[in-house]
Amino acid sequence: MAQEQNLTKNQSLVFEKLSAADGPMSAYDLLDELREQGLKAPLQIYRALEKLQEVDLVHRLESMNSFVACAQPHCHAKTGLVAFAICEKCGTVSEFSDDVVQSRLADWATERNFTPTKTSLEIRGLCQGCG
Amino acid sequence: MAQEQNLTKNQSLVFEKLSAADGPMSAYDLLDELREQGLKAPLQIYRALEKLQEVDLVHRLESMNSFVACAQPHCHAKTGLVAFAICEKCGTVSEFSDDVVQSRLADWATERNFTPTKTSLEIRGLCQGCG
DNA sequence: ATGCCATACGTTATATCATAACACAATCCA
DNA sequence: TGGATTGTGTTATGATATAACGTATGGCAT
Ligand SMILES: [Zn+2]
Ligand SMILES: [Zn+2]
Ligand SMILES: [Zn+2]
Ligand SMILES: [Zn+2]
Repeated sequence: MAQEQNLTKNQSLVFEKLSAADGPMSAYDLLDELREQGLKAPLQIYRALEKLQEVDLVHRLESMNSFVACAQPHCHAKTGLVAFAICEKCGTVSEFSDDVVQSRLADWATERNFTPTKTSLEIRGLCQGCG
Repeated sequence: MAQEQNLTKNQSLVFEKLSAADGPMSAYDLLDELREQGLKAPLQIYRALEKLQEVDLVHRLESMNSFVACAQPHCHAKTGLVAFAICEKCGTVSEFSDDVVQSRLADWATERNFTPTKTSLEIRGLCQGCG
């Protein structure tokens, strides 16, 4: 919980809005909802998101240009790899990790002298309720 | 090779340009290079790319909004899951697949009644030469 | 052959996502 | 106390992607 304490005003606004949301939001979604709190420009959102991603409170969903609050804060030191299942009908996002997948990918990288910095793993499909 | 035969003119132009490239290209990169062949609008590129992705001749790299020709055409019926390692310095993209990762993700989905339609797995980092 | 359907094409306009560049303020700490 | 770092506010611009419209083509059933 330490990290939340250190957030600046804009970072807190963005993080709280994203945490309260029931699904992913785009940067412009966030901007629209934070105008009444005084935010006016996309950069204010993007800069906050950038910082929030650095401290693993927020993840970017590459396949849909949007962002979610982390579902398991403070566990990323252990997990390293984070995966998402994204329902294309209802928008629900499930965050999970898998040690076997992670070590398998680590092996692939090691064998080829590839130095990973960030991995994104996103499964699009239909969730239980929508399938 | 059957698939290449069936391509329309625009689809062939895009596919050949992408195959000849030594790395990923954005839709607008492609448009710039295909103007002399008569292409004029982004939609012409995007529509060709859409079709090429459907037949697995081209992959979209979600984490960088760009596209690559498939490195192992006609194997995707077997592999299903395709992964990419992307060098952030030199831009080299390595396409690979891994049965263990694939089955592990399939298990995750099965257990949760999640029906996958498309999975993207992209490892950013530094390749052997750039590390 | 005619009518119908599915697919591709061409074009203009617009929507959506993201960053450059600059000036200023707050904070940390040598 | 002064330099470095980080965050902020603002304007402008760049980059990526799709909507909406009309047309053309080819397959194929009547
Ligand atoms: Zn997380
Ligand atoms: Zn759903
Ligand atoms: Zn491929
Ligand atoms: Zn490299």
